[in-house]
Amino acid sequence: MGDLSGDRLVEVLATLASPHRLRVLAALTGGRAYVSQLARDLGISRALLQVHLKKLERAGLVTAHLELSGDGKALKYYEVTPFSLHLTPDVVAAAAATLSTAGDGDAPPKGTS
Amino acid sequence: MGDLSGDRLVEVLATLASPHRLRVLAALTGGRAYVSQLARDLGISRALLQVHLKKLERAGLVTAHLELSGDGKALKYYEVTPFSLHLTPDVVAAAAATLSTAGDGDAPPKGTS
DNA sequence: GGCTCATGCCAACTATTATTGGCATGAGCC
DNA sequence: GGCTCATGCCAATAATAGTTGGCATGAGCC
Repeated sequence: MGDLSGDRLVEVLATLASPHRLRVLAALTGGRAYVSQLARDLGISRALLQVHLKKLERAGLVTAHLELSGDGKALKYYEVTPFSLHLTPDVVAAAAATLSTAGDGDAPPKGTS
Repeated sequence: MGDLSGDRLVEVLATLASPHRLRVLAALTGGRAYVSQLARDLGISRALLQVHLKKLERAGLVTAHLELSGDGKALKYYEVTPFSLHLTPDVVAAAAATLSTAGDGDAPPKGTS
């Protein structure tokens, strides 16, 4: 995960740039947990937590999997995906070169499609 | 710049999480430039560029200084501030622990005020 | 003086994101 | 059956961030 495409970098950074998500990540770093549990733990609503978890998941920073508790309840456990991102001006410059976002008139040919 | 406070981390990440700013940073990594020049270079309006430059500057990712051109014009040159940020779950967790953002009921005592 | 180029800034609008509350479902437990 | 607990999702409303256009200033150049 040394360097990713500009678009992906933006996604990951945008995902990490949030106090709530940072806390969620921190909580999960201390051990996995299921949604309701985590919500109580962090003192936020489940609806809110779920949105943030989804964003974290989409960015690939956490993963989820269902698990049945002893009494048959379906619990959705989340855990952190190990990652290592080294940001430096050069890395950023390299990533920027692969940005696909419109805005400056040059839309790089996308090899993946 | 190994690890910064949660608040600062969020600020830096939020600042980097933008295609425009990534491009600005990339452009500056290739060499310093003054505002109007850079705007033409990137194909965006000065007003827009200035907003982004300000944000980058506030986050400490770039620095600016006035300089007089040969014909007396005051040009504001910007250049990238070298930085190195290594992001990992642990770093994030540590940063999250220092977050001051309200939201979960605990507002850490702020020494500065 | 009138033209160009550079900076700075604001007011207004649009687009995105964040957050809340409520509602529906499925499954044990009393 | 009625209660609790867990998930999932949506519609509506804040709250922010992004963008545009225009206007004002100061300084060379013709």
